[in-house]
Amino acid sequence: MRDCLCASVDASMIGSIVTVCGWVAKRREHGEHLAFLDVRDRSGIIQAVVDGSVDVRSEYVVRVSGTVSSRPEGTVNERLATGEVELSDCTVEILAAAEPPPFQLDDRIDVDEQVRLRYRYLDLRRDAMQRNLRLRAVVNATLRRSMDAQGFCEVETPLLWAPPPEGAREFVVPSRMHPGEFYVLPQSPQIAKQLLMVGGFDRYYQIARCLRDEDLRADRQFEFTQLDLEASFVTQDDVLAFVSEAVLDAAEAATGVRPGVIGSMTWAEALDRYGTDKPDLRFGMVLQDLSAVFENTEVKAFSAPTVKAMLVPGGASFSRSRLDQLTDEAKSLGAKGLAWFRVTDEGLDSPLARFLNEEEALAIRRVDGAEVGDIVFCVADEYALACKVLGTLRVALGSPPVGEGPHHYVWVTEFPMFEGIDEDGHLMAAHHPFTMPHPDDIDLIETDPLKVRSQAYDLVLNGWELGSGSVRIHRADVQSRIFKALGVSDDDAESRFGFLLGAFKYGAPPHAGFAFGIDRLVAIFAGEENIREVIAYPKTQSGADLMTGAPKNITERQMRDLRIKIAAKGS
RNA sequence: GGACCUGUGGUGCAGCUCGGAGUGCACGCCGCCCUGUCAAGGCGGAGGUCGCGGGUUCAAAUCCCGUCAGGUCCGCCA
Repeated sequence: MRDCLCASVDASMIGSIVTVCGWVAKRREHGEHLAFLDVRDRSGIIQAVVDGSVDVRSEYVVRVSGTVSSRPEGTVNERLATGEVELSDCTVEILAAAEPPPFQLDDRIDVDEQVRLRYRYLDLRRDAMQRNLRLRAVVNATLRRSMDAQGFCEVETPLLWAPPPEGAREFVVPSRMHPGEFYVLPQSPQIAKQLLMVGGFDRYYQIARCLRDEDLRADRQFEFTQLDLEASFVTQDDVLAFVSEAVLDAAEAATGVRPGVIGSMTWAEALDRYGTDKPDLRFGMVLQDLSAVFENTEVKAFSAPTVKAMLVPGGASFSRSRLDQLTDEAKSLGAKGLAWFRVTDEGLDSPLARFLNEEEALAIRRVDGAEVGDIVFCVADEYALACKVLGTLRVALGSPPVGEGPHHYVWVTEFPMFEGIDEDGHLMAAHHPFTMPHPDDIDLIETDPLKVRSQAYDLVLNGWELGSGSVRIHRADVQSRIFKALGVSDDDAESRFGFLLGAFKYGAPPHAGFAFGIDRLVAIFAGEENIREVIAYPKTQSGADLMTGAPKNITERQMRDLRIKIAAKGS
């Protein structure tokens, strides 16, 4: 039907007659003797010249044949990739007429997302969406190639899975053949892939759709896609190497530049220096610890176990209302307040300045190489809270837009095994209950569980958590000690994880794995703040699909078949 | 469940503080003119439940209350 893509027409083809197909991007008519058509396909735009008028409008689908010609002198368009040539003396066949689109498909204005999503099929014609989805395809293909090259075997796992006894919120699918019983759509192939290890697939991967019925965010959709992998007879370092290789391959394919080796830091270090477990390393403003200076302070506001400080370059120009606003934000995060010190020619400018003794003032004056014009923020509180509050402010004040700056990957390792206590007074697993404790800490499980580090790790890129993984427990004795710490009885364990534990009785190899979000990775490659921009048909924040109208009612007949009734509201 | 922002011809905006005729701008659309444009140009034209409902007022796009939709975030979520 066509000879080539629009943007592939070039000077080497001058003189030949070619046919292209595409949409009319623009028509410029000059009376009844001359008209220009910009014909657009997935590759780009070529100008077609028609001797006479043509009865086509924007977005008509056309098949255009013409002679490739160099443009007359003075009419070359520098801004167009094909701007030196054109198709002349064209005949135009209309393949499909089109009504004017509800919004303009050029990128001159940002159209409201509601409108874009309602007409997503038109939005997808836009250059930006074409680029994003094609970038995603390149990333997918590269990841597959990389995993294959590393000896991994792609295995697909079910979408219809068994409901876990007390799982997090899952999408539920009613069974017609077993009325009253349900499947769930898996949050991840976690159990399935561990069973593949028992099954002897010692290097598994999959580009897997995961489903979570939780509230949506800029970086979260109900459905998202992960590169999921698991391997047997490997250490944590092996897994980090597999994933690093795949991610660096993808980065190279997407950006043209292969990033350097991905560094790592421990979870404790991330919290101490960046106040978060997903540090954005594109900028400084590293948290400083002034606890020692204020250990015996007279200043009431600083009488706390920990005093953390952070320097904001140029921050002395913050207005009082801006500082009040930041103080409110700190308080909403649980801090008692936010101390600030403007560094000026005359010394520290702050409501608290006159309470500081000489040593304390000097310490603040010298935080992180402070210079005149900077500001120092301090939070005095429990250690974890002080870190978290300043870490949040650090991102709010310093973080560049997602698409800016270098891509800074970092592994965060040695996550704590347990975090906090649930309503029943039991410890909660930080990652999941099959995570292997750090070998040096195994004997702390019973004596000091909150100090136990795990062999769980995250991959972080520019402050976004890309994914996480762990070395799994494959030994029954370690597993039962963890269950005990979590308050999971033998019976509980049997009913909740029975078939997994059962499988492990038949020879479970030591194994470890990882999964990371492809949507987030591609969004960052594409410089997009929102993963909707790299998903063909995303949902809105309220979980609606504006194009199809989902979710919707089903018919009475379907309800009857499934033996489902809708309870009255409030019942 | 909560906080904040947004909603005005097909699209993007201004108008809203301080109430006074659906007022304005750009793009698109329709018609006519135009033989080298490329954000084509010129002339003319059509197109509105100011998200929806209620209230205040002589009078509401504008003020108040509620509600719906979209967004960002908290809670939730690895």
